[in-house]
Amino acid sequence: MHDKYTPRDIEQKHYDRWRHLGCFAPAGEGPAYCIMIPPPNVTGTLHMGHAFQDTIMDALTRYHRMRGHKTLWQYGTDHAGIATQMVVERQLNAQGKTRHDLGRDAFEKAVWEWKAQSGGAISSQLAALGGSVDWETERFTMDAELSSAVTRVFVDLYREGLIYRGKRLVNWDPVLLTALSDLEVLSEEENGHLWQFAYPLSDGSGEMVVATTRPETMLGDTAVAVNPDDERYQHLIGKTIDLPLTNRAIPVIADDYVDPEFGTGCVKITPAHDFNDYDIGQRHNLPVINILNPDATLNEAVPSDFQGLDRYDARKKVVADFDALGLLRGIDDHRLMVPRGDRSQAVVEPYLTDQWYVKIEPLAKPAIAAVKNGDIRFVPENWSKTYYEWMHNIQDWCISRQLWWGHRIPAWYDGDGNIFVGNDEADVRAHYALADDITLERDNDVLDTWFSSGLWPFSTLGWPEQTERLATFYPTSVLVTGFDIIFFWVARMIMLGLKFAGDVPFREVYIHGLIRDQDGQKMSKSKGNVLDPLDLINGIDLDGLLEKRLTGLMQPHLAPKIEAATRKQFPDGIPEFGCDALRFTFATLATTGRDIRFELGRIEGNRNFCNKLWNAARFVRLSTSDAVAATPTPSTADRWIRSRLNATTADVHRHFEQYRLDLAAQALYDFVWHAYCDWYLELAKATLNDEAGSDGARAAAQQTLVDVLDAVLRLLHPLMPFITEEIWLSYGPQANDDTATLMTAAFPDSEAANDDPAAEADIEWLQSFTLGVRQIRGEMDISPGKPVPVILGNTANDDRDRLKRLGRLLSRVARIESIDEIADQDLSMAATAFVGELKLLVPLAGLIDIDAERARLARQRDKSAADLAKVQGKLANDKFVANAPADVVSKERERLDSLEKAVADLDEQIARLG
RNA sequence: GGGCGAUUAGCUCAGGGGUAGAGCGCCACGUUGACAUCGUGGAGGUCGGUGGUUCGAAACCACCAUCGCCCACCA
Repeated sequence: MHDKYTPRDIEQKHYDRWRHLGCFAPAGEGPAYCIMIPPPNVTGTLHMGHAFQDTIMDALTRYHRMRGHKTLWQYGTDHAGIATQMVVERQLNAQGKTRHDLGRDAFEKAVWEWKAQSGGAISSQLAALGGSVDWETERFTMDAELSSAVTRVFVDLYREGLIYRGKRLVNWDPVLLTALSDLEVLSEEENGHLWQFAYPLSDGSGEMVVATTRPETMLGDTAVAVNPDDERYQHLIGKTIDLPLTNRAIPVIADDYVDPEFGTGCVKITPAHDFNDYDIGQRHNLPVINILNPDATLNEAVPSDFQGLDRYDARKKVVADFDALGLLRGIDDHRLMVPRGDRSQAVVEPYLTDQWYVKIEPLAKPAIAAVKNGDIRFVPENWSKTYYEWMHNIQDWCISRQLWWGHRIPAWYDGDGNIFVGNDEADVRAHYALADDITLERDNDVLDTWFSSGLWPFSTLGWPEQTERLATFYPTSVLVTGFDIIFFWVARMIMLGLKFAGDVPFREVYIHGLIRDQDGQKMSKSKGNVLDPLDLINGIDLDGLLEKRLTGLMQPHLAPKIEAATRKQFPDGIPEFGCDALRFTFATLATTGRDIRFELGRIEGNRNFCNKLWNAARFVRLSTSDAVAATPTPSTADRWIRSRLNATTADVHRHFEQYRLDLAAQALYDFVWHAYCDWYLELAKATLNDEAGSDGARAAAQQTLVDVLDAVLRLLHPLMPFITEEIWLSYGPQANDDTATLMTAAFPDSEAANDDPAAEADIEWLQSFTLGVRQIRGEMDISPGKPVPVILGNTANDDRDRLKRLGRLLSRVARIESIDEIADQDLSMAATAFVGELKLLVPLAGLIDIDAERARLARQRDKSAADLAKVQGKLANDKFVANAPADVVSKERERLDSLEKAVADLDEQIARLG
């Protein structure tokens, strides 16, 4: 061990060694424990959210591995259809090419090449984070085995009637030129207008005024609807209007959907370009006139002077034409929800196309039941409500995408458009008994990425083969993920897992919060507030950080603002904190809330904690290098720290089982810093350096120092794998064992035999005594090194007994010169402190600042008096005495006693000071 | 419109029917042989508001306020 804690010297070497030793593969003899990594985008990099999530998964994995479970953290990546295709297309665009220049096969090849080139980034980042995934069984959603699982599921669902192809309105992205599922469309309120158009009645008897936010769609109107009960329009139902700008007459129909209160109570109906209108059209057998091309320009179904116009240009022209015709009745500002594609940000069009759908209700029912009956448990529990909310309103899932990158749909068409679904063309021909001379053409579309992600928990384990891995690890133990993909991913895994793997995909779903910046803002490139986990581990100078944040900005005009904010927040860049500090920080942030603010102060504090542990370990090494050869005789302090350790161990187990890594981290931080370092190390020093002490006591202290350190390292290892391994390998038998590693050492269990309430009470007494002396010392400006005499008042037999047993230790720790019970001097010149009722007096004739001491005592007195008043009030209340539990009442009585004495003692002491 | 969550010390957050907590920050003191990435002491809160349940509420319930998130077809 070096004198100084420098994370970069100790981290990566251990990771390489673990890999070399094969520690990441499932090995334990115990029950299986498995976590599936939510597969990151293969061409992406890990951001803070990933690092946070990976830390949680790794901590859980390491915890169970150390407990001897047969533990698998399944790693792999996702092909991420649209996202990846966009990245590669952007690269092509930069070279002045499009994917169409390459053609489908060459484009796919280019994506595979990009994957090979960039796919390693995530792996090395995960390694830098200490992630103990099983590298040997890494999977990719487009691997041959996983792809054949996808095909198998598609074919089975199709043959069971749960997948169908249909012409319907879908969410169409006119930039990416593909259909999207409902989930991939994000609607936001934007400023727009509400136009009022007059539609003349065909019989010349007047006009109907309709309101619309989308004027251009009137070219596809096939009806005007009113509410059947709306008396204003009763007489018009069944008549027709002459649709301006077109040569069409369209009917006036009645439908409950229309709200008579809104606008004029007349609604234009465009079945081809609005989901509601489509439904109304179906109900009334209206024609469906599609007026758009796939890129949202107007097609040949509209008058020639509109053909080829972009939808927004067409909008302007429609409005202008209405105005020219004298049919424009008004333009109002209007807030409306605008649907945009989550990837392209393009305004999505409802568009009539042939797509593939999963009939979802038969799959959703058992998936709802699985959560309801407890087969799957959400943690925290309330997320199950979100899950139910969506599952009860779930719509059929559009799974086809007009992309080139992804799993191609296993459907073939003959010349007549008949559909044949099968594992491959040969399977199709066999299954449908098709003659050899029939030519088949394969569907061009690929599947939604989430279709393959939904199979992840079993496809990675070998399904549909009944492999040993599948039998061992399915259902997996827990899914660790963010609430943002409960619908996208969690729900679909549950549905598909139940359907195809015959059981739930995981027993528990641990939903964690989303990492935000110190101001609660989402971290994003365009906001310029992104932190790279690796920069927190390794540190980065200001220039490097600026370069990262400012290059490749989509909106370069934001650069000056981002630069200024970055310079202000990180004037000296980011210092090196190390992986362990980052992980420990993530653990402390893993609370039950939904948003998590990441502040540099937290990680700095935890880096200091690493340093503390490091130095404590150095101290242990130094003080145990010369082993005292004697039979250990454990002291009260030894028994105390073991008892505290035992309680901490139990806490850590409980917190891990309940996914409260924040509490586990806090319990360990508190024990290591405030019990072990602050107190036990000081007590041990007193014992080891006490020339009058026994060898047995020294041997016991040495033993305890090492034993507790050893346990602490094990307990901390799941959260801080590197520093614990480094320290652990530096002493004891494992130091000389080339194959030893803390990774597979046993995680401590708490044992009732180690509980020692008597020792805890003794040391608590010693601590209060010491605290009292320190308070006096601190307030009276007495130098910490100067031993002080202490005179006792109100001494009880317990105190005398403890003084006899612990007095020597106490004197050394608290630097007390002498302890006397008899006051044979003038105590008015003394500072006072209380240990319960025991009164400590430090005579300080000539040294004491009377005013300061009086003020200090008065503060204490006031506080005690206030507490006393409360307790008196309680005990004076008959109902309290009658109804409160007996132990609460007696506790209050005891408190009353001691507070009364404390106030009296303080009054007396204040009086004595004059 | 429906659903969910938050409101506790200057900041970031734990906690939870019976004495209000941590980290960071702040003030004072300190070169005590593990650690100044430290030590010792200290200041700082009527736990968003109102009402209810209870012997007792910061905690449980209702309502309100403020903030945030998710879902939803009002032209």
